[in-house]
Amino acid sequence: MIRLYDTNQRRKVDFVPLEEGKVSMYVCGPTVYNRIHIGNARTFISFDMIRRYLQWRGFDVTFVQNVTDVDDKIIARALEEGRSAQDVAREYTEAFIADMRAAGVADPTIRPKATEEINTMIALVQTLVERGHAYEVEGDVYFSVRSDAHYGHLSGRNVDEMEAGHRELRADGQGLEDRKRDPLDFALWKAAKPGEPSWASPWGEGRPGWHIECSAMSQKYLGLPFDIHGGGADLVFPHHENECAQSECACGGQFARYWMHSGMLQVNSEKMSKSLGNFMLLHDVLEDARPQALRMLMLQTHYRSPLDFSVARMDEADAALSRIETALQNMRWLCDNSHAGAPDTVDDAQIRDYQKQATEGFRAAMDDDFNAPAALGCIFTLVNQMNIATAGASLSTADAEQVIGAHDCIVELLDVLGIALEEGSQTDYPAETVELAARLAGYGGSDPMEATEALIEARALAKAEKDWARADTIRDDMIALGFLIEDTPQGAKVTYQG
RNA sequence: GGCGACGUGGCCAAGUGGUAAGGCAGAGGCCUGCAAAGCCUUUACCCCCGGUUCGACUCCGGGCGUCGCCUCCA
Repeated sequence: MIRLYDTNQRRKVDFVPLEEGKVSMYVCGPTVYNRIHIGNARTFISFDMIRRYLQWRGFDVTFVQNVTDVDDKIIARALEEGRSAQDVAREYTEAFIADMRAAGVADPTIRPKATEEINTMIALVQTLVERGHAYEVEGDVYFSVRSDAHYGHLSGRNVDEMEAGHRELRADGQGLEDRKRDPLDFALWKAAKPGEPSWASPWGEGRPGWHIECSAMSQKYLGLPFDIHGGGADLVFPHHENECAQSECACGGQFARYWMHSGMLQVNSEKMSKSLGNFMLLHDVLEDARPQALRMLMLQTHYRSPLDFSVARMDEADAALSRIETALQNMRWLCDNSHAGAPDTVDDAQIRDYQKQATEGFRAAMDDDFNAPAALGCIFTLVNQMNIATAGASLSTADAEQVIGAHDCIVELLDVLGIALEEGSQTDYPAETVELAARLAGYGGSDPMEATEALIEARALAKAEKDWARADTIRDDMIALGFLIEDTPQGAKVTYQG
């Protein structure tokens, strides 16, 4: 049984999908007025991890994530840059998709764009007007917060106290739109201003409010109710509260069955956000760091906790990842060099047991509200156990089968978390190897694979003759080409990393 | 001011009413021609003060501190 923390109920609850074996989830996407920053990325990576885990547990997951491509900020940016809002939106929508893929986030099942769902939104607003939950004023349509008895439940707010807060604002002269009947009301539809993108509606030319977009798109593609609604914790209020109010008032039933929210990413213990100006773009971060390391960093902290980002921590995460990769390489090398006659040096039953413990621990951790840090702990424990079990071992064919099983187990579990490791290739040696072998080992052929063998042999010979200088020269030159060389009691272990 | 979250070893971070996973970094050791990798050892009065309990880091109350939301925000 999977348990998850439901924001609405404010506690961990058993997760029981509406339809057995299937999960429908919706995660609010970005407003595309800039490239996304790593704070945005954290949320998307968190829900990608959750989605992958649900799939691994056998659920058929329908994952919908919108793109908000019509919004005040997009219009503002377009004005600033003297181009159309559509142009700005198009550019950053493409950038968003590219950034997500670069970060190893799987494409959603459906990625609707707000501008392509206007009719659905208009219909939803109309329903709200008909049901007495919304009203029109001079081309604007507002949601009547007071008409929803449940308003405030999701975010734990009391409508009367909120009202008091707003009155203070008014006293400070910060201005409330007088057209609203109640200061708490929010826009469902905004009348067009000159030069802004707009669509025809029963209330005249205009564009949708932010909150109605998600209500419309989630309902259209998932139906109501659907299982999980996710997003960053900063969306709980007002965005999700409003979405929930609109959708439930319009349909008279339940909207999302579970609400999940990811913790904020911080820099120097402060929230990273576009408005604070302390953000780092995902695109830029991935210039200097590999996506797997970023993922490792993100998953080392529980998805609901705040996470302080720094370059130093990226490096630490990369080092942690390398520990796993090295172990996997070692296992592969041992297996590649296994042979039927080798003495039995590893305890097969024990390795099976390690693997079983890791898998079960991983599952238990992830079942408990997607505790990726604990799940990673299980993987590291298996890595350590395998390092010990295979230290100095030479494997028989039967041993190799067990070791490769553990190897594949680690790769699989990491993949569930969205950390895809590239297998180091033993065959795609660079062409320069031939040149190097000709120079250092007298190799006369043109096959990089043979050249590599020649180099390894030449170095082994040099070592046997205790010609350390020559051995080191060969080693260093090979390392310069991208080889990883490790001397073991069984001989030199060479892997190519590119 | 209102609501909420958090405070665990040098750094990061899980976790449990019965004395605490894992990662990174440091120190020492083993292995090694060197190097790399690995292994072993090593550092926790679990923010402070009360209370409940046979027993709390884990539950309750208070304090201090940090952070988030209350306005656009993943």
